[in-house]
Parts: sequence; C-alpha cells; structure tokens
Amino acid sequence: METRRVRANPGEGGRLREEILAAAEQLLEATGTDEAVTVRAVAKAAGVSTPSVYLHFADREALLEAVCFRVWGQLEELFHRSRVADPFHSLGRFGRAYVKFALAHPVQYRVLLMRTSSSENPAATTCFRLMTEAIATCVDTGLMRGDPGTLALHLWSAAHGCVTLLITQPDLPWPEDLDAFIDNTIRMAGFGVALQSRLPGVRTSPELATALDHLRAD
Amino acid sequence: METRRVRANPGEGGRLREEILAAAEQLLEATGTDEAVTVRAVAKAAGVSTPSVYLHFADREALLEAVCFRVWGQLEELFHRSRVADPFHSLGRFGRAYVKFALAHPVQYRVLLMRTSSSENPAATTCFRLMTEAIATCVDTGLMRGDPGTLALHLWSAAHGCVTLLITQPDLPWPEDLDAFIDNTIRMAGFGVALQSRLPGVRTSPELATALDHLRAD
DNA sequence: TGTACATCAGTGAACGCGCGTTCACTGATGTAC
DNA sequence: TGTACATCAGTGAACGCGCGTTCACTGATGTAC
Repeated sequence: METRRVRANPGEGGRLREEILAAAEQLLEATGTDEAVTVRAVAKAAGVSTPSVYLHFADREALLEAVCFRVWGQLEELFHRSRVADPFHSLGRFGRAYVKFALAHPVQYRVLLMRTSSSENPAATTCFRLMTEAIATCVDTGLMRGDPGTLALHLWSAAHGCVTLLITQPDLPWPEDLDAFIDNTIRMAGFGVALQSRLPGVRTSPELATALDHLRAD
Repeated sequence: METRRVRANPGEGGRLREEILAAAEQLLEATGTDEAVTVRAVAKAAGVSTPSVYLHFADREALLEAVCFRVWGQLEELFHRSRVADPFHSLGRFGRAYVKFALAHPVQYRVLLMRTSSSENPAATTCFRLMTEAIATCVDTGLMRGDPGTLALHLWSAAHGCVTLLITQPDLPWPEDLDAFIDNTIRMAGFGVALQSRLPGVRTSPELATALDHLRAD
C-alpha cells in the first residue's frame, strides 16, 4: 500500500478499523499462519503507524479474534441456506457445508477451533448450537435416539476430524475425489449415529454382519 | 534441579541427551504447551547451560520433535496389545486405545498431529499404517467394502476429531460418562463405515428408516 | 466573516523483553610415552 | 611411575532480532463566539 492514506475526519474513526481488519485478513490468508499477523505487520499492510492499531483493538489477541470472527459469521447463514425439508438430508447438507466452509478458511478455522481458547469460545458455541438444532429434528422423527447434544458432538467430531486432518496432514494419501470423501465422511457419521443407537450391544463382526445382512432384503 | 550435576566422562556424552529430553518432557507436560519448551527453559530445568543443548540437538525444533516422539513410540505397542481374534472387535479396541492414548498425552498429540508439519510426518504415517492394517482385516472378511486406506481415513477422522475437540474445547457440554462417549464415537465410525458402503444411494430419512427397520427383525 | 479553541485520528521514538543461536573458552579425564 | 598432551563435555558472555506496548506529541478539522 504505497498510496498515501487519506486521514479520516472526526466522527468517522471507525473507517480505519475496517481497513486494519481487511489488511489483517489479507495477511492471514496470504501467509497461511496467524503468526504472521503481528501488530507491526498489520499496521504496515494497512499503511498506518503501529500504535494506530491500538486505537481500535485492545491488543494483538483482540485483533486476531476479530479477524477470524469476521468470516465466521457467514457460517450461520450458510446453514440456513442449506436447510431442506427432509431432516436427514438436511443434516448431510449441513455437514458438507461445514467441512467445505472450514476448508475455505483454514487459518481462521485453526485459530478459532484448534487452539485452546482461554475464555469462552463463541465459535465453538455457535457450531455446537447449529449441529444440535440440525440433529434434534432427526431425533424428533425417531430416526435417531438419544440426547441431541451428545449425538451432535459425535457428528461434529467426525466433521471436525475430517477438516483438521485435511488441513494439517495434506501429505496423507487422500483419495483423488475429495468431494466424495467428504460426502462419505458425513454419511458415515449420520449412518453411524443412527445405527449405533439401535444396536447398543454389538461389538463383533458376526453380530454386525448378521444385522447388516437384513438390509440386503431391499 | 538444585543438586550439582555430575559431568559425564568422555564416551558417555549421550547421558545429557537423555537428561535434556526428560527435562523437556516434564516441562511440556507441566505447562501444557510447547511454547514453554524454549531452549533456555529446558537447559535450566536440566541444570545445564543453554548452549549445552546444542551439543545434542540441532535446534529447538529437533528437540521438540524428539520429545514428542519419545512417547509416541508406545502407540504401536499399544495397538499390538489391543489385538483380539475378531477383526471388528479389534478395530473398536484400536480406536478406543488411540483416543485414550492421545488424551493421555495431549501436548505431544498437538505438536505431532495438530500442526502442519513442514517435512514428512512419521507420527501421521504411523497412525495411518496402523489404522489401515486394522481395517484391512475387516475388508478381507467382507464386513466392509472399499479401499482400506480410504476407509481408514474415515475412521481416523472420527477418532481424531473426538480427540481434538476434547483437547481444545473442554468447555463444551461433554457427557459425564466420557468413556461411553468415546466408545460410542468409535462404534459410530465402525458402524458408519460398514453401513455406508452398503447403502450408497441413501440420502433421506425415509430411505434410511426403511433400511434400519429391517434390523429390527432380530 | 474572522478567529480562538476543542476535538481526536494518527505518529515517531523508545522501552524492555525473551528468544534462538554462536563463539571463544575451561577444565576434567584418559592415554601415549 | 611421572608427565605432556589430546579429547571433548560443558560454559559465560554476547549478538541481533522482532515482538507487544506506551508515551508525549502533531496537526487537520469542525465549532463557538
């Protein structure tokens, strides 16, 4: 940013805040790591002196969180748009949307959900709520059994594991058709949760094979 | 460590290496974060000057990796001991062992599997191999269908997701009986993988409900 | 219309910190003669 | 048995760095009289 910044007039101080956020986000996505988001680097990228950042953010951590939440807000709307009539189908669409959203914003995902948050974590809370709402409708129809919150944690584990393995271990032998893999991960979780609540005692292959054989009746 | 260190004689220089590793591991587990494992802190904890660390480790990163691999080596033997005759039952035992091992060493797990490793990651490679071997026997018996490697990635995603969510988001409303939750996560993954490969077209509740109804024949 | 003043967005310079790493050195031990 | 020397585990002091953060300050704008 070599062009001379135009100073904001009194009353429009919030303008710089947006410029700082944009610069920080760009820096975050360009470097791929939050370590690059130093107060100095952000200020430089925004074409402003370092102390100016402190006019709008209490400290580095507050800036970093604000940047990550900026994109996170879109997730809720994404879930809304994914909703369809059938609850199980909806659940699958939520899961796929979640994974793809996370993979589209890997650094933000890392900051928000892969660090131990010191205080309460609104990102995690939002995720949990969305997952729970989605699964509650499946429980209502009798398709699944048990506490929606706990079932949601199961489903979320699967989606979260898929995302985080993909992000941090790109060198693993991932299948070529990644969309299909994600799809199957979500289906695995959905099927697994449904089936598991109906076969509480099953632990061995013969028992499971017998149970699954009944499905061939179709 | 206030007691005066006894200097190693020529030929037994490797002794300090072990003492440094032990000190670093203790530091890692006591603080709960790898950020606390600085060269200076480790040297101090080992009762030795800072440059001495460089006699045995190329740099800080090499030290950190060595510390984490120290405990990781136990995982393979743990899998060996978990093996039982029935492959599906084995798979479940592997999964539970994996999750519990990871939760017993959360900081090492974080360093080895929750950071993007610059070079090849032996920890991830080992995990993948163990999972694939375990699932291959299930495929051999016809219980599951598909590429063992890909199925292993599905299973691993579920276990990994469960571990990482538990580690990084302890404030979520986890069920009181955590053992049962872990157990169900693993069963969900196992059931899910098996069922998913047999019902490739299912996407909606009515279809799944019909399929599951057949299981009630037992 | 002109002027003194209050407001406040933004700055330059500096503080202090802990870090990874390097360098020339020490000094106890084992060994060759 | 005594002595000179090579070996090598371990050290003290320092270098340079980038960081987060603070402080006293500037200077353009809007406003009251």
